[in-house]
Amino acid sequence: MTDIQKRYLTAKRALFDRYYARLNERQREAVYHINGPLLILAGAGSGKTTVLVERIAYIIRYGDAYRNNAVPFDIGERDVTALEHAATADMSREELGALLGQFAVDPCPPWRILAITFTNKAAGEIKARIAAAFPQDETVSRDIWAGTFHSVCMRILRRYTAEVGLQAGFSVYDTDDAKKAMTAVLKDLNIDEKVLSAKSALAAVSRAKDHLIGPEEFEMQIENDDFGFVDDYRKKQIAKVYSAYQTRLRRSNALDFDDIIFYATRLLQQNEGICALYQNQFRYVLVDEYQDTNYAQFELTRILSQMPRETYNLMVVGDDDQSIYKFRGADIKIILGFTEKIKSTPKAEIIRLEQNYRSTQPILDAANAVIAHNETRRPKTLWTERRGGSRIHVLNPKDQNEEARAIVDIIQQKVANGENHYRDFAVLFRVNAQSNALEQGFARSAVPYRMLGGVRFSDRKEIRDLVAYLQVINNHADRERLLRIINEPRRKIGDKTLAAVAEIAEAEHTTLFEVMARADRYIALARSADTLKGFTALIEGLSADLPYAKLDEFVEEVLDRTGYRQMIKDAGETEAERLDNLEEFVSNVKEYMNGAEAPTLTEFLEINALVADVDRYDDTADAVVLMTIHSAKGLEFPQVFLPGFEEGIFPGMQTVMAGPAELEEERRLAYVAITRAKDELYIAHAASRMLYGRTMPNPPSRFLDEIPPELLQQPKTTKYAHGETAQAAPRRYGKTGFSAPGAAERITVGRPAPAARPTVTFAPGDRVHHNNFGDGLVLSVQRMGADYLYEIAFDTVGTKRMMATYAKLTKL
DNA sequence: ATGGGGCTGCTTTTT
DNA sequence: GCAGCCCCAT
Repeated sequence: MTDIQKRYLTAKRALFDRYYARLNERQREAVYHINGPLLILAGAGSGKTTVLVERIAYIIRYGDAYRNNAVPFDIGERDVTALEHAATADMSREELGALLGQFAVDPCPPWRILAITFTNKAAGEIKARIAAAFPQDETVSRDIWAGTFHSVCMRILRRYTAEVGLQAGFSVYDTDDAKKAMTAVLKDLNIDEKVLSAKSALAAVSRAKDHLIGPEEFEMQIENDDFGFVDDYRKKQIAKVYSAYQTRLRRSNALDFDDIIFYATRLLQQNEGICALYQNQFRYVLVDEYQDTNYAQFELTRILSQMPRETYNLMVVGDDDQSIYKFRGADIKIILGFTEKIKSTPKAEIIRLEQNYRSTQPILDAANAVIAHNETRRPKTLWTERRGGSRIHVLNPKDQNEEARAIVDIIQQKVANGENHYRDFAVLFRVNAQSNALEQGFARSAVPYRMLGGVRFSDRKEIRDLVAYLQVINNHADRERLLRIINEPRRKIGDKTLAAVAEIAEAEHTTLFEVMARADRYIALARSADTLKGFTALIEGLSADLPYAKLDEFVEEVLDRTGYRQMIKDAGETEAERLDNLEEFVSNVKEYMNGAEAPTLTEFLEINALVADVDRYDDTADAVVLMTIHSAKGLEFPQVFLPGFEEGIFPGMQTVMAGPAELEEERRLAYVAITRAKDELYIAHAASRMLYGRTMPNPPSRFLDEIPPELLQQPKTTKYAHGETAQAAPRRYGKTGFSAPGAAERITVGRPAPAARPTVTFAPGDRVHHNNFGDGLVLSVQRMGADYLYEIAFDTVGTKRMMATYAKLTKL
């Protein structure tokens, strides 16, 4: 290579580095590395999504520009000098980006890029950020294949429905439908639920599908104990159940969630022609949250990303330390074994993103220290350029109620002092059962809060019923949904009749609906033939009208003609909310119609099945948020509380019993919890706690012990002897149940406690002065225990609420 | 068919 | 502690 050529390449790379100056070196490396398999180990808060999006944009704009060593044959001294000058020239980012266009090598059209995520939210975010990166061309984000594993597989299955043995308009069963089907299967096979529960049978079936093992293979592989089945008899039972369950679903022209991945992957494995079609289409495959994948998903992405000559353009990004979904099938070995499992030329490479853009160093040190106790991981150490940051506050309340009070108090003080907004705070707990005490604590205070993870809209009975009607109209074979609505409202079709129908359907290998439609031909159904035929005629009538109606009007029609709306109206005033929910559903239908090119019932139902609730976390509302640690994954908050850091809760009793691998998963959960915090972290462990109706004296969590003491701001307390707490300051409780400053004092030991200044009481209408906020008008005064809460409208900074003890106020 | 009483069991969640 | 489920009585 000549000198000029070398200078050309150096100048080109310098220009790219300048264009991507906002990224750190590791991140840039990840963007430039586009050919061959790549594993990006992205620590918490390391800018993972940014890299994913920038890399996609880079592939579309520049192809393999950076790493390619090609030099134009006619390059001259003058060209190189011009490039070298450009690296320091005054240029906007857009100008620079356009200049880089000349280096493009095989830029890739968007429709040849596949980006897979786990949630619709994540897929939506990628699309939105791609759209923002190409403001002049909205086709880019439209054409990219960005979706969840399930939506991508559905796209394949929709196209090759017959090839996997389904008919158009097939149903997708959610967990609830699947459980109903499984319960029925167990009953059919005369298996006692106590011997084999529907829950564990479903879990076993789900694990089998995760490993791409169908019912036939399952039966054959029965000796291979890979799933931890205790005994052979149980395995044989499960084999029978699996097969019967699968048959039941097929006859319903239905799939469960696992089937979506299973059937799509199988199709690609077994049908070379179809497989080649997709392989030729996709030049680059990207997978997010790779630590949450299972074997089937690994295989799916491996196949789709395979290029000619044993090359894989597959980038996966994830963090083995944040693998917390083993219980739903995720297998940490997939990310840990990625480089060995993908045999490719060039070989798989690993890039680590360890610079954290979220937390203070003490928080990262604590997280690093805890996770370092795990054996099964790829070592990483998070660091930040952020300087300073306070130590981790440890709270040691007496019980779960005092824990809630302490948290509420701290939040109130910080907001009153103007240090934070309510929305800055998150309370993250291990188990939902903890939420009761916490919620009560918040409900009794003036602190606005939101609980995440209640009953979801789509889980409401009336919504499920309406969807079931629509499903049966769309797919008459759907047995689970048919059974759900056949007697809702009451149609006098009882269990005995249905059992007779089911028996005939079984004998004739047909569907319940078919048998019911021809009920008059069967002696066994003679008495109820009219009712049964009345029902099928109702459904068929609606189906016939479907092509001629607008979808939203059709749904209204369904509500009226089935008598469902009337049934709820008859139920009276108390059911008004359910009517509202049905209307809400209709407006969801309208919303879908607005966004769809050619709206159909089938497509609507499919989206409805695959999309849970629309963005349940709204971070604009100014309220403290309460949720499980699991649901907080991927989120961040300036102030984080972690209540229940106790043995028996976190790690939970069952986890400790289950073994070392489970304990490591629990530790990863602790790591996720700690790394949610940006500025301050509060860890609480109550001396005793009532959970599930039992009061337990819990020692502090081993995870707390794993944090070096110098990172902690401990309350003045010694070791616990069976839950006996050495309390520091005496507590006083106000009438409203607040522990005014008492609880907070314990967490500020080590720092001088806020001086108890004489409280001057002000009345609404008084003009006051505050050191930070200037002058203002007192709007209201509210007694809070031994203290007062002022609401003050400041002339310059707006209205603030503050506790009298902490507000440095003087009367004007 | 419906509702009340007693019993169990019970991390974590998205698709 | 409580929700959800089964069973039995009406």
